[in-house]
Amino acid sequence: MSIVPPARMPKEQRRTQVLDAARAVFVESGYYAAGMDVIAERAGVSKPVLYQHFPSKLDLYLALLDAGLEELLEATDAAARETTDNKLRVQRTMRAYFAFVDNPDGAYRLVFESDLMNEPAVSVRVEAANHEIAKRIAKVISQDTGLRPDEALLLGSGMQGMAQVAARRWLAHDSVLMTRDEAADLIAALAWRGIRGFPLTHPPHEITHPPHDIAMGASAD
Amino acid sequence: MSIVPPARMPKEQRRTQVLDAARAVFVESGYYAAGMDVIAERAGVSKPVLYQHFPSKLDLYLALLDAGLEELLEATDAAARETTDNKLRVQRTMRAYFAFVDNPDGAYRLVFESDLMNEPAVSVRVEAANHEIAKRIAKVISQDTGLRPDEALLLGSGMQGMAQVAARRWLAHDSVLMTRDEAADLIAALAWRGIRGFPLTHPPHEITHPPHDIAMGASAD
DNA sequence: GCCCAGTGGACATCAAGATCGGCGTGCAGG
DNA sequence: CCTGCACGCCGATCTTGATGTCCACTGGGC
Repeated sequence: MSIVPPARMPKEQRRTQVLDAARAVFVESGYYAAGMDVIAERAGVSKPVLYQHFPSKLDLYLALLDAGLEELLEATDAAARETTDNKLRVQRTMRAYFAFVDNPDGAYRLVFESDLMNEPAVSVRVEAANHEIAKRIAKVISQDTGLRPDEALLLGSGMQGMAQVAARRWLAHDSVLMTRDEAADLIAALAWRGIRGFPLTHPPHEITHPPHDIAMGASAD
Repeated sequence: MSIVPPARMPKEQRRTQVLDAARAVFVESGYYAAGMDVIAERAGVSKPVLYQHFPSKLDLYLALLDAGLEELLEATDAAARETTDNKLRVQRTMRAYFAFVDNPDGAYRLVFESDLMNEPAVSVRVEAANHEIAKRIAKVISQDTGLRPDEALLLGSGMQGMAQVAARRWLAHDSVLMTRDEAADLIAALAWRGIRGFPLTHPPHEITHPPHDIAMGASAD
């Protein structure tokens, strides 16, 4: 009577409960330092039930990672679809990054700070997502500058890195100094100013490169 | 005579040999997947000697990490001291990042892709270094724009992130399409254009913030 | 010729992921 | 209403793999 009876629960609900607990622990400790014991305890279940829902620790982690990546991709995609004004697109994308990092569940840590990047299953997912976003930014850059696709992609990758790092810094250090949107807009302004002024000055010294008929290497999905 | 007699070796040389082997293994596999057995074998010594030079795996890793961070800090510092022209400073700093990543020993992986960020000893070192570099960039930004220190620091952090990610992308994907300096200069141009145009457009909407007499939070060293 | 220092192969220790026998619960049938 | 059954959960356990240490050997110096 005192000990609450194990709380029989519909399978889906139990699963999300496990996922939430696992995310909390992974976010807090990283993959390796997280113990299945701890996850089980936090979820309020016993270890065997974890393995009833997920065949291994890695599978559990991947489920969370996929959810996080999906969330980020969806958010940035929405930001780009909201408008056709490239300046606004950049701004909205930056805001999406900051919002993603600001999500209290901390899922961004699985995406941006995973300690499991050596596991191919993880690195391919993350890199594919980053590449996808870089491609979208590169498209904007291509539209607004005369740069070649590979150059645009490199810049897009850089901007995506800037967004990641700046957002995390803001969350960790500056969230008391400026609002999320202020910070995001600041970065977006930097980014946009960088892109806008490009065609005029873009050969800093000489750029000597034959057209090079390469196919960009990765045509992922 | 056949088996090379254990090769008595001066302590320093033996130590660097161990460090080189350890770096190779850590770079290849990350911290967790790396085994002390493997490191010993690669170094051509036996496990006890590892522990004669480094009391634990973590200490060994930290020694390598410190060396890598030192190298990066030194390179970027040199880049900034080379000139007083801020535009050149940005360019040289970017080149330093790309050169650092391009170093064939792969030490950048310990700095930018460590799977041990959850270990405080690691994270404080890396974050301190990143902060130091961001501060330097922020100083340049402050000189060239009217931004507040915290804003400049956020931008500096973003640029530093951009440098990291772009450099790694170049190494992994684009190093056959453009030279290191071309890629670095491209990123530097983006960065500089972003900074240059700033004071004119920097309030994208309204920026409402009381002066706030905060002390920037981290006055590291 | 003997002693000593440093090396290497083998071993203990331990933590963490992944699994087996009891148990309590709810239900169906008599 | 009572009783037997089936089901899903929990405590305790096993295994594995990696870190960090011990004993025998070899080879040189006095």
